[in-house]
Order: sequence, then C-alpha cells, then structure tokens
Amino acid sequence: MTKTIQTEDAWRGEADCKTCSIRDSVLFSKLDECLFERLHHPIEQISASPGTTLYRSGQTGGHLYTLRHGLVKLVQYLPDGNQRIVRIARDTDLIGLESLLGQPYQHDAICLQTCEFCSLPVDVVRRMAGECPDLQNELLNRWQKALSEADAWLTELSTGSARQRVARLLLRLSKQNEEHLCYLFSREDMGSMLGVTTETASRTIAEFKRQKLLMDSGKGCYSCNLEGLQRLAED
Amino acid sequence: MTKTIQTEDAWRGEADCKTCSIRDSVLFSKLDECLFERLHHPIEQISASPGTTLYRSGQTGGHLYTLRHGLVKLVQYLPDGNQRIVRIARDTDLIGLESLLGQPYQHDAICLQTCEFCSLPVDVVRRMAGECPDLQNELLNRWQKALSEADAWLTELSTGSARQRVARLLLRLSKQNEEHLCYLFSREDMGSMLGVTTETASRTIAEFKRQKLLMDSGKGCYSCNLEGLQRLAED
DNA sequence: CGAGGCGTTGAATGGCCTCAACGATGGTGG
DNA sequence: CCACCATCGTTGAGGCCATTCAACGCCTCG
Repeated sequence: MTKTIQTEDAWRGEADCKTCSIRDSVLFSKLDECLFERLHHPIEQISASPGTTLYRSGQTGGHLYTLRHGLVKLVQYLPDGNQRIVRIARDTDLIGLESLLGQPYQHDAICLQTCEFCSLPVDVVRRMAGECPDLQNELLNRWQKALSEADAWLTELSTGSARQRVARLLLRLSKQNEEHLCYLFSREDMGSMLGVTTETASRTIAEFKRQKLLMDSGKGCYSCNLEGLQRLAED
Repeated sequence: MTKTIQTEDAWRGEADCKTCSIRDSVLFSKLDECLFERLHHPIEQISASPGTTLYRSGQTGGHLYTLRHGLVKLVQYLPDGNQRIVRIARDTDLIGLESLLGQPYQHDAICLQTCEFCSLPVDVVRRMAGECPDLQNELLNRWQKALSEADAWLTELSTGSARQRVARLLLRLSKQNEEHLCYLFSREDMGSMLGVTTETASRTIAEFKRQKLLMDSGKGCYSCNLEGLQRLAED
C-alpha cells in the first residue's frame, strides 16, 4: 500500500528560515530581511520516508514544498494505468508550483528516499511575492527550470534506443555531483522515466555493469565511465 | 535551406494593442488602461511564411512573441543531429518566455503555416510586469501552461505503441477546435513529435485512413472518428 | 520460515526501424 | 509549355531490438 503524508511516518516541526542552512539556494534567498521579520512561523518542516506520497494529482493543495533533502518523483498516469515519471526533484527544488495559481496538483509526488521538506502555504508565498519583486523573479526562474527539465527529458530520455536513453540518464545523474557517482533508481522507476519496460531497464543496466561502464561504489551508488557512456549516448 | 526572419519573407508593421482583435486572450489582456497609454508603439507585428525560423536555440534574443495566428514548432536537437519537437504553439500562445529571464532561447522556433506575431521587447514586458501584478500573474500562468503541455507530451505522445501515440496526437488536435477537424503535420514532423520514424508515422496515418478513423475534409484537414481513436489510445 | 518484492535472465514473438523503390506533386528553368 | 528535379507520402522486405511471459535467486520483513 502506498503511504500518504499526514500519517505517522511524516514528522513535522517548525522552520527557522532566517538561519536556514540552505537558504542561499532556496526560494526565499531573495527575501529581504524586513520581510523575514513578518514571516513569523508559518513554515512547517516535514520529514518523510521513502514511498511516502506528498501530494496527489488532482488534489487542490494549499502548499508548495521546498525539498531540503532527498529525491522525489513526479508521476503522471495514462488511462490504461501505465505510469510515467515526468521529473525528478532534488535538493533545493521547489515542487507543487501549480498550487500558486490555484490549480490542482498535476502529478503524484512520491519520495524515493528519506526526504525533508519545507511546506510553504500558498497565501504566504503569494503575499510575499507581491511585496518582493526579487521573489517574483525567483518564481519565474523556478518555473523556467522545471520547463527546461521537462524539455530535456523529452529529447534526451525519450528519444533513441533503450541503450542510448539509459546512458543519457546515467550521464545526467552523474553530472549532478562532483564525484560522478550516481544513485540507481529501481528498475521499474527507470522504465517509467525512459519509456521502456522494467526488463529492458534491468537488462541494459546489467549489460553496462558487465562492460564496466558502471562500477559499484558501495551503498547503492555507482561510478560511471563517462567517456564510454557519452559515446553510447551520442550515436 | 531554412529561412530566417529578417529576410524579405517577413513583413513588419506596427501594432495597436489597445484595439487588438484578440486582446482578451493575449498577454496584455490584464493590462490596465493607464498602462496602455504609456505603451506608445514599441510593439511590432510580424508576418512570416511557412518554414521561417523565428529564432534559434542558443540565441539571446531580446523579444518574446505572441502568436496571433498560425502554428509554430519548438524544436530541440540531439548531438547526433536527430530532432525532437517538444511543443507546438498556436493562436494566442506566447513563446520565447525564457528571454524574459535573460536566458538564451531553448529551442528553434519554426513556422509550420503562415504566421502572424506580435514581437514584445523584453525590457518593455519586464517594466510593465513590475507595475502590474495582474500581468505578473498572467506570466506565471503562461509558464505553467507550457509546463503542463510539456508533461502531457511526455505521458501521452511519448509513451506506448506508435498507434497509440498517433491516436492520442489526433485526439489532442481535434479537441482544439469545435468541428473536431485536424490539420495533419508532415509525416516527418509527426515522427519528431512522437519519437518514431517518418515511415512509421506515414504507415499509421495511412492505416487510420483505411480504417475510416480519419476522413478527408478537404484542404488538408481531416475529421476524426473520436470514439475509435479513443479506444485505440487507451489500450 | 514463508511470503512478497526486486533484479536478473531466457525464449519467443512482434513491432518498429532500416533501406529501398515508386508515384504524385510542385516549382524551376529551358 | 513541358521536361526536369526535389520533396513528400506511401509501401514492401528483411532484420533487429524491445516487449512479453515466464522462471529463478536473493533479500527483507512479518
């Protein structure tokens, strides 16, 4: 059974945005000191375990969420029940933007790892954005970032052979950190990201391991042969 | 050879936004009368023939464009030269939003039909948005619309068999107008939209015609058997 | 310990791609 | 005006690759 937030596996607390450790990269980085004073403590912190559903497609929630730590998949469904992962949110990403416009959420948001969020009430963000042009601008930037991610998924991860798609996915993942290590998703999730079956994802990953394009670094992480993968990705 | 705007096939004129015939649906619909007064005549109108490139990926242009009439494809390219159409813009759509953030264009924008645009200088839009919260909000709405289009393309048009994808594309197209007529793209463009080859697109369309799922309505338009296509799309 | 989830692998099928040929169309220039 | 060429849609044949269905080992968890 899928878990939903508001159950006992979600821990809640209160945030202190002014001294937030990742404040430079989150939405409110643009906020003036004076506005911070007025933001008494409407920001809640949430901690959630893997598999937790943060929100569901179609719900009209009153919050957006800053992902402080962890990985979240945004999922859409086809009439036949097939699922497609349209984006992966990581540290400092902002999800549920559509709620700012009064629209229902467009995806299911499901934690892939243990995650920590800040839960931002829509009316608070809206009010502050009205008073702070920098925040407005930051919102536009977030939206654009999501959009170019979406476009990249279409061109890179949904085009070409299965081998190419997996290679491009691994390259994207390993470029996200300094050590070029990548956390491997479940084969089923990989399939939903790439538009292939879980078996094909599994076979391809196994093949890459045999060819030493992927090498185990322990604790579920793998280091990639970037040149080899690049060659595969391009042709 | 691909044509680029600024050549003789692009006609330019001056727009009168205040009396614009489609003003209710375009970006400036939210603009106060008083602001209109200040908008002397920085808005240019452009007319372009099919095949014209409005802007190219990587360029840092100073304009966004309201599409008043016509169809425009937004294209991205893979390293191997393969192209992928990530979105189709239609009447009243706003393209080149990324230029508002100072970013280079993310796509090639190429006219599929004879098109008419309004060319909006970035600094004008930025300035007016600063003074008009409704316009700010309208911009967010445009961004979100583009984003949910992108997501829909991923789930509907890049998932499942070729037959399903073509059926879903036709359904999307015919739902865009009252008469459920749809303009058929070139087979090559269809292929780039759906992530299949032009031959597969051609074969599938031909098959649909034979099965009377698509019926010629003259002048390049076809009427669809919606129930039949729906059945195909779902399973 | 058994159940269930997950990754892996095998075998067979079928769908899509590749390469190729051909007709129709439309634009160009002789 | 018509031959010519380029482009586009269509169709065929063959082969590859991803899917499908199935089985099995491993692990975690109850």
